[in-house]
Amino acid sequence: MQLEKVYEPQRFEPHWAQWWIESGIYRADANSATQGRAFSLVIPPPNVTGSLHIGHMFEHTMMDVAVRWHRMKGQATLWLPGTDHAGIATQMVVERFLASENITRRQLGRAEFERRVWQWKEEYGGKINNQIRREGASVDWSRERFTMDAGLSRAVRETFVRLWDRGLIYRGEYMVNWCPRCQTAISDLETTHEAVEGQLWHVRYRIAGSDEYVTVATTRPETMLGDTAVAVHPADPRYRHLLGKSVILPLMNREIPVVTDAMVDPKFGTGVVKITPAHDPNDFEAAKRHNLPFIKVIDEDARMTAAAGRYAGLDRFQARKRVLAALEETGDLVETEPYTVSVSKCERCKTIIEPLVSTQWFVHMKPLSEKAMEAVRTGQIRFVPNDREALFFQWMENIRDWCISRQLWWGHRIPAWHCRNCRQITVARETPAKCQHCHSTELEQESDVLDTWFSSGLWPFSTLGWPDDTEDLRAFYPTSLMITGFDILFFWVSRMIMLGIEMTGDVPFREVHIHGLVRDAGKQKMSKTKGNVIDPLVIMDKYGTDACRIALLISAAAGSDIALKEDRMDSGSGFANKIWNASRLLFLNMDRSGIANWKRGIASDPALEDQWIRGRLDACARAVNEALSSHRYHEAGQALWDFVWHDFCDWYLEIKKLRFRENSGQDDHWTEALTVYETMLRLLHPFMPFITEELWQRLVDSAGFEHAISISLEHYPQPRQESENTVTSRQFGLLQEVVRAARELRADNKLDPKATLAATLYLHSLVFDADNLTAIAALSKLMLEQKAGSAPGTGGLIRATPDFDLIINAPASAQNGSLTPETRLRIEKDIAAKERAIENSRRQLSDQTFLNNAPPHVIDAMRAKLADYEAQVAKNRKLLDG
RNA sequence: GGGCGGUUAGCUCAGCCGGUUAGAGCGCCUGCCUUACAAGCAGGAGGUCGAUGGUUCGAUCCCGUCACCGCCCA
Repeated sequence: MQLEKVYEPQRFEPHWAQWWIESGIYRADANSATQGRAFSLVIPPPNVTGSLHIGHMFEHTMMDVAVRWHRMKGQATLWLPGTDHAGIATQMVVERFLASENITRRQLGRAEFERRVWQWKEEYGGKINNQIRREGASVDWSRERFTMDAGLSRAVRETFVRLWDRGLIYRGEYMVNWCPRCQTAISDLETTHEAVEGQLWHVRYRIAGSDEYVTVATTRPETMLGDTAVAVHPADPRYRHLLGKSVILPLMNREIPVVTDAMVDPKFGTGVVKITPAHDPNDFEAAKRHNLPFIKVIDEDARMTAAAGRYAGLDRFQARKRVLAALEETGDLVETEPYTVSVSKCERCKTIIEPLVSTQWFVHMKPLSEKAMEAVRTGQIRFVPNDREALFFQWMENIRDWCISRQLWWGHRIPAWHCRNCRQITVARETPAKCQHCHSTELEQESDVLDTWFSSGLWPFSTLGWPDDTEDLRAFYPTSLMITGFDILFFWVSRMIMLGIEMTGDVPFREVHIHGLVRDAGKQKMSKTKGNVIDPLVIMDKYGTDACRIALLISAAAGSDIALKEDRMDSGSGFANKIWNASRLLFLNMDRSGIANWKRGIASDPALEDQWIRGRLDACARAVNEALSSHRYHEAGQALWDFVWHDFCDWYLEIKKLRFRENSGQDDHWTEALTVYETMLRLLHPFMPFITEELWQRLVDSAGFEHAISISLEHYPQPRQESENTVTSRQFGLLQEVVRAARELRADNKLDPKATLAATLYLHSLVFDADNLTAIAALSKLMLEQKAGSAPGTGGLIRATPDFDLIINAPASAQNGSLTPETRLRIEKDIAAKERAIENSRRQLSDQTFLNNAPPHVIDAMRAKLADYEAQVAKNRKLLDG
């Protein structure tokens, strides 16, 4: 059973990725999901047009660790994959694709365009799924879903109808964020605000029937063409004389009234503001309060309308220039001052939003948000880390109605039909034959589609067959966990909670783990335009998937962002290589010793190192299980790293190597070593599934016991109940101390690293048996003699501790019993450090308040430490003086 | 403007309920190609835990104030 000398993940990762799928071992079994014992989660559906980025990989790795862990603990486990139809993004991608053939979607017509999108999805939409397979994600592909699937589309209609019937959906003319480029309304969340250096223009409006003027300030002069009033604050004494008057709108020569409204901030500009009801959200509200007319001067393409008079047809920014020039000419532009303007942009295409009044569909959010907040408040849903709840509440408390209609062709068409006869609306699950109001058959379906988040908001239950009462839904809903980024907390998590509760009467998931973002080394967001992306596919090729997984996991504590440098992957593959080579050592020696049909178990007479490593393994299993139960993947990974590298490899295998050489035929060493090793592989498996599957499969080939077909179906190691054997750990600790002392002496005094030196170990209480003395000698390259009591002399190459004295007999120490300068230096430093601690402990232990208040174990520990240090310092002083 | 988070080794970050001489990875220095691993091994240097005040027997940790940085919302 030979292992290749070098860890080359490319040799086996693709094989297992494929086998895991073909063998169908990750298909969830709803029948075995007894109440409360199932573990389920749904993948945050990636955009079907998308490709895998490093953030996905980070997220999927955490999910996979959770899923594999629960599966190995014996729970019926479902991880459901799928993709999102991403309305705007997909439509844009396909339109661009068509543009290369000089075709527009309007030329094709709606039905044909939809057919082309589906065609495109079939051809290219599977890309990200293939990439997810690469990650080793143990999802159940038999349950893969797409938000535009028939089943999910039915869930969308059902939801729409129920919300409509409950009065939670309304349609009306409102001001929305209009993206002139995407040609659709978008929700508040889909806009970003940016502070831009702009200007504030002061324009004077003449008061009708007078030669007086008032001055208004605006950042968007082109909208003045659509002004239908100016407003002042009702309590503003400066403008009391204007009440009931009107002003003449420059350029348009339109007489418009002066109104008073509390929304006016007297401190902004001159305290007089222009009201443009059709192009500003605040003015829109004000206009409704004052019954002002709406004049639309900018259209859906962001061009000036006929109502803009001679500016009609101009782009909004050209119009601005022309309006300013004209105002300057008439002398009505009185001042231009620099001003920081907040502009809204379309999140997707960065085009500046044009607020427009149009007929749209909305969801009343208040009633939904109340229930959602209640679920979080009462702990039905827990946030990890907990402080993300504050963000959730902040948004939920200030929630605004959700504009759900989009003027797109790709998406779920709103299940509402307009009657050509009575103009009323019929909302229905199935295409209705007649208007429910006048029974006319002249019906036409609403042309708008729903916001993509409307369907992804149903994802945790629509994917399980809702609205039908399916077996999957009963077995796996509510899902156990949602892992996602804080950037879609509002877009998605909140809406799933609201819609989940409203539709199913239960929360969509019990826990939400909100993770951080993967950023570049300088903490900048990764983006293609900045060119600072780390492509997961490239690094998986280069370092192996396991290496990247473990590197990502140990890069960040729960919830915090990762500043990722590629050298992290190096350390990940270093770790994988370490595991590989430790295995190689074992496998080589198994061959040499002719080990076959080995069994898991405990030796009748275990060696010291065996008892010690079992204690360490136990502690590791405890740490990992505890960390995983509260989503601390970073800590779990760290605990494994430390155990594998610093306990198993650095100490255990170093000693076992010796045993294998000396007792090649003895089975006890093998039983222990292979049992610990096999347990370690299982412990590691959720984190590094490929290498552990590969090594485990090779290992169990020679095993003489029943095992599952995959390590991922074996049991996850749990800590034993009994506590650690303190005698063993003391004895092993002493062994480690002696070895370290010897290495320090050798390094300090620059002794020949190759030479085996004679040395004497004086032990004060504990003694080592022959086997362990041999181990110490081998690890420190000494020819070692063990004696009881203290060292007779005080000079030479000596290390003195309360438990033992070690003297190396080397040429350097032959200088009439005096210490070497290097040894002296180390002893002096040690004394200085310990004396600081001694002083501190003495002060506290002589303080009665401390003795009264501190818990007993703290006092005991401090007393023990003090005694220990005092003994050590006393011995060291004697050495220096001697 | 409102809210949240951060400041710990050269860099990136851990640090539990307040309790040993504050840790890790990477980087750095010294030595070693030791029959699993040079992607390695052994040894080492490096910290007034952002500033200040308070609570406490005891503060990196809890509280107040300030400074700087980042994010979200308006």
